[in-house]
Amino acid sequence: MAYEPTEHHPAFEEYSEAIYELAEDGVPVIQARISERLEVSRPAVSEMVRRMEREDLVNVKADGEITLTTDGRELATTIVRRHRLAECFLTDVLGLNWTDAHSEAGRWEHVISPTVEAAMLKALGEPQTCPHGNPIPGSGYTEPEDAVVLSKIDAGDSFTVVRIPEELEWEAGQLEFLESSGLMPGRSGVVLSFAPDGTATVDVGDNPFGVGGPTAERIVVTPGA
Amino acid sequence: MAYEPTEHHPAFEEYSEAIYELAEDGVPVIQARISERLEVSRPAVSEMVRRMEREDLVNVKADGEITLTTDGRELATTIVRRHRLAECFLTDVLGLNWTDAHSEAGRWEHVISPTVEAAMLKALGEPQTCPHGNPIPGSGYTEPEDAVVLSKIDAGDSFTVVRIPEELEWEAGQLEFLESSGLMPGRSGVVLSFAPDGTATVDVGDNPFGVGGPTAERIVVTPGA
DNA sequence: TTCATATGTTAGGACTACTTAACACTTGAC
DNA sequence: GTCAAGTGTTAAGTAGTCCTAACATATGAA
Repeated sequence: MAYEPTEHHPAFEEYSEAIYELAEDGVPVIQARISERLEVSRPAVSEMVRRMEREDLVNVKADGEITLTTDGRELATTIVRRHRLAECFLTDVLGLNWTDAHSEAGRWEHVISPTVEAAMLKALGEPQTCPHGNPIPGSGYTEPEDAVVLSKIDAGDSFTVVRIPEELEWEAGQLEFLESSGLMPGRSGVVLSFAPDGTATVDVGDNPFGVGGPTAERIVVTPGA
Repeated sequence: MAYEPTEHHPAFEEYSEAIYELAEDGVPVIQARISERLEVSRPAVSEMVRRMEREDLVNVKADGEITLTTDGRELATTIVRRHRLAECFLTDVLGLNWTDAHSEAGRWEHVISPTVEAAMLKALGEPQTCPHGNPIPGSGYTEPEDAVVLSKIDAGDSFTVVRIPEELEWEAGQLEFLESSGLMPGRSGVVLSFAPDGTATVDVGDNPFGVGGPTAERIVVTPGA
């Protein structure tokens, strides 16, 4: 019972998170990108950005780029941390698949308290990344220095998956495909070939399969097995 | 991310739950009681009841008594089930205390999906009651036939705690007091005496302590150790 | 240069869920 | 019988978050 309101409105949490993750994915943080990722209209974003600016959660540069303030970043990292921790928890403790865990975590991130967060962290043995390899803010994780995107690996060379960026988690069916294909953090494989359109054919143990160009440009790997 | 709206508005979930629990506690289900339990104004309840009636979730009798329709009861039992399951999970798996678990569960109940519900049920070994002894709807639990309220036990007789009704969980400090006193489901004790104002003095193992009249009239026990 | 595309804003509106103020009705105590 | 207490409703207003339609501006391609 007792619908306890969060300190910051749920929408502020959602927008802060989107801003944080767009930046993390290397996507220019402008209203149009937020509008796409959150699937809301541009006027809605325009209004929310104005309100978040008033609440000192974001700054808008002259060229329209949106950056998080100290307060905004704190909110964003809290939500992202809870999201990724929840994903770990849902897959490791409750046995959910990637797809379900991702969509569940999108709601859990707004209801997890500091107490539960601490308990989950302990229960999971302080994980440093979510199941898709994305860093849990505050865990002290640093990405391998030689990390590159899959499309940068030469045909014939082997690679080890580092992470599936948040941007891809958002695409319908993508997580399901990657999980069932076995293209998950820690797994190694070989790039067999590249098609002219950028599609990579990779082998991670079972049958070789194709990974579309845009996807291959986003999946982060390290060279070598 | 992806703020997925629930099938029924959160407020409908909250009100259905309140109606279900008021009835469970034997409190007359009228707007004034809902207003008190949810801590919202009477006009707010008036409006929500009208909307829920329109959506065929509740019926209002001529004397003002509110009853759940089939749809309403389904919604209510789903939320209550998730709430109590979450309480089990939070105490048993994450080690939270009663008080924290109760308030957390008040938010969790709105974000738990059928998939997670099933996973939790399995992980917990299909519990039949929440940590406070209240039945998890659908678990097939039936209260012992000789269950009575604590105030009905004669001074000098022993008793075993069956459950702490939802009504008491709502009172500030009550859960903390009961948990730290050891007055929890399954525990046995003896009623040492009753004061004229109904206050019971009980002993459940450690130091004897007093339980206020209104509280003693609500805690459900069975006679005997 | 002109036009299409991308981007952001304004205006107006909708819906949910709440508030307070004011009023009407019922009922039991005296 | 009257009055207070309890209960429910109406009215008006607010805050949060979204929408569409329409418009303004920038930018890059033909």
